[in-house]
Amino acid sequence: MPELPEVETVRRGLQPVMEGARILKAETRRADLRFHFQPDFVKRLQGQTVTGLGRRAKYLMADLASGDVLLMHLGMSGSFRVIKADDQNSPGEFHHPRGKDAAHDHVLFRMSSGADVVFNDPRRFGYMKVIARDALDREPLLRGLGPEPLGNAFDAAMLAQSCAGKKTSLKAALLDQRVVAGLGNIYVCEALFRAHLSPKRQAAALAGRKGEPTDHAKRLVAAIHVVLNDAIRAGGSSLRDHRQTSGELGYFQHSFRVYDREGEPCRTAGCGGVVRRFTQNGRSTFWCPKCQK
DNA sequence: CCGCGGGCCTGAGAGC
DNA sequence: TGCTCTCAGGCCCGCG
Repeated sequence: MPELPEVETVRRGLQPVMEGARILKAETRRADLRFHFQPDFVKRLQGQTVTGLGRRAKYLMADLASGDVLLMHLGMSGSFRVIKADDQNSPGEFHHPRGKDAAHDHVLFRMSSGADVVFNDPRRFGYMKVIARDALDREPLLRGLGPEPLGNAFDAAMLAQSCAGKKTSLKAALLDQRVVAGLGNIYVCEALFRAHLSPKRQAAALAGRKGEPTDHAKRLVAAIHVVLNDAIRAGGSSLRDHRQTSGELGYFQHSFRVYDREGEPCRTAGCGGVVRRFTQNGRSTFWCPKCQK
C-alpha cells in the first residue's frame, strides 16, 4: 500500500494503542520478510515500553524505553491491524483470524493497552529491524534519505539544488528517495499533474543557471504539499491492500486526477485532454499530455 | 557518480 | 472452471 500518506495514516492508527504501552509479547511467524529477522529481534522488543511512534519517509519508527528503535517498512503490500481486547478470542494467545489472509500475518505484538497489533504482508517486501537510537545516523536503511516533503527543509530552493544537472526525468527524480523521501508512484503522478508539468521533462529544468529554483520548482513543491496533505486528511488511498488500522478504507483514490485513469477525461477545467499511460523506469506513469508541459 | 533494468514475492484480474 | 499472462502503492543491486 504504502506511500507517505498511507504510512502516516497507519502511524496515527497505531499511536493510541502503542504509545505509552508496553509490548507484553512479540512473535514472528516466519524467519524472514524481505530480510531475515535479527536473532535477538523478539528479545529486544518484549517487555519494552513504546515511548513514541514516529515516521520518517515511508518508515515507521517506534522508540523504546531501552534506547532501541523499532524500524518498520511496509514494502508494497504490508498492513497493520489493531485488534481490540474485546475481539481477541483467547486472552493468553494471539488472535487467530479466519481466512487465507491469516497465512500472511507475520509479526504480532500484544500491547499492555489491551490491543494486539498484527503486521500482515503477502508479498513480504516489508521488513522490521531493531537498532540502537544512537546508531540511527549510521543506519544504512536511513542514510541518504532526502528531506521530508512536508518538513521545513523541503522547499523549491532545496529541490532545485538536488535536481540541478540531473539528466533523468522529473518522474524518476521525484521517485528517488534521496531527492525527497516519501513519494511513490501514485503521488508523483498526482503532484506532476497538479503542477501541470510533464513527467518526461528533465529534472534539471527545476534549476536556473545559477541553481536557483525556477517557477516550475515552486509549482511542484506547492503541488506536492497539497496532494500529500489532502491524501493524509482522506486516510490515504485504498487500491488493493491499504486500510486504516481499524479496517476502514482510505478514500483519496476518489480524488485521483490521473493515477489509474488511463483513457478517461482530463480533470483540468477546460482542458478536454485524455489521460494516458506509459512506462518510465519500469513503472506506469499516468498523465495528461495536453495540460502537462 | 549516474541511470536503467532485473529481481524479490504473492495475488488479482483479464483473456482465452 | 482453469490456465497463462500482466500488473501492482517499494527498493536493492549490478551493469554499462
